[in-house]
Amino acid sequence: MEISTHVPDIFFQNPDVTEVARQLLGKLLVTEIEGVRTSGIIVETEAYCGLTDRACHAFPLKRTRRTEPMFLPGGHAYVYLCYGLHYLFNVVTGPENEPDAVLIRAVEPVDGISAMMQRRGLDQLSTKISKGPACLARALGISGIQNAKPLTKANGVWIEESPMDFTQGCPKAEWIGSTTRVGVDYAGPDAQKPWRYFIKKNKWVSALPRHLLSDG
DNA sequence: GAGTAGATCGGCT
DNA sequence: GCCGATCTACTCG
Repeated sequence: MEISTHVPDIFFQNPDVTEVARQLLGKLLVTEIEGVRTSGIIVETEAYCGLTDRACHAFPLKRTRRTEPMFLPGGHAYVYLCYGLHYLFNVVTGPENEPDAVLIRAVEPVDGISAMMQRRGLDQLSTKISKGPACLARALGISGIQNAKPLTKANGVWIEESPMDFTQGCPKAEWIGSTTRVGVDYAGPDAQKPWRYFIKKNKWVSALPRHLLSDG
């Protein structure tokens, strides 16, 4: 069953990172760690482009030990430690040597919810389980181990086609909202790029500006 | 409910 | 040395 739904590398190697960020909405992010499958529907993403975008760690085509995974071909993982304690999970996109990535910011839990709650220290299910990039990484058991690895079942992290009823494999354009990214003020004018995408009216989406909450 | 401080460490200047 | 693509606990109301 997983075989036919596994998203192919060609999808991730699209040179337009914002398109991949939109098309990832609705797809399933899956991990299998120590035999336990956990997964969630991607409901919020952010695009980062290493060529044109100051908010990207790899701008401008900056190769360091940390950014090196982003130069891999699309379909690899880029996981890094933030504030010394949070792991953030990104999907590398674009062809090799084009350092683009999509940060996964929130998922709607699907499989292995009890394991995810345990990892998050929750005794009852709430959106806290996977709202926010550090939260979902912890819930899914993602850490530095998966950094720079291809997104395959063998590596314990991969992405499956949408389990939702989307005709194009991703939500219709009118279901997708966009706004500015979180925590990128240092990027000057690029901080204004509306490169955060989310599924409207989905309660698992993290910190939205107030004016977008009530609107459909 | 809203605002603020503290945690904690690798990467970079 | 400084600061970050963050989260939580704690305060005050």
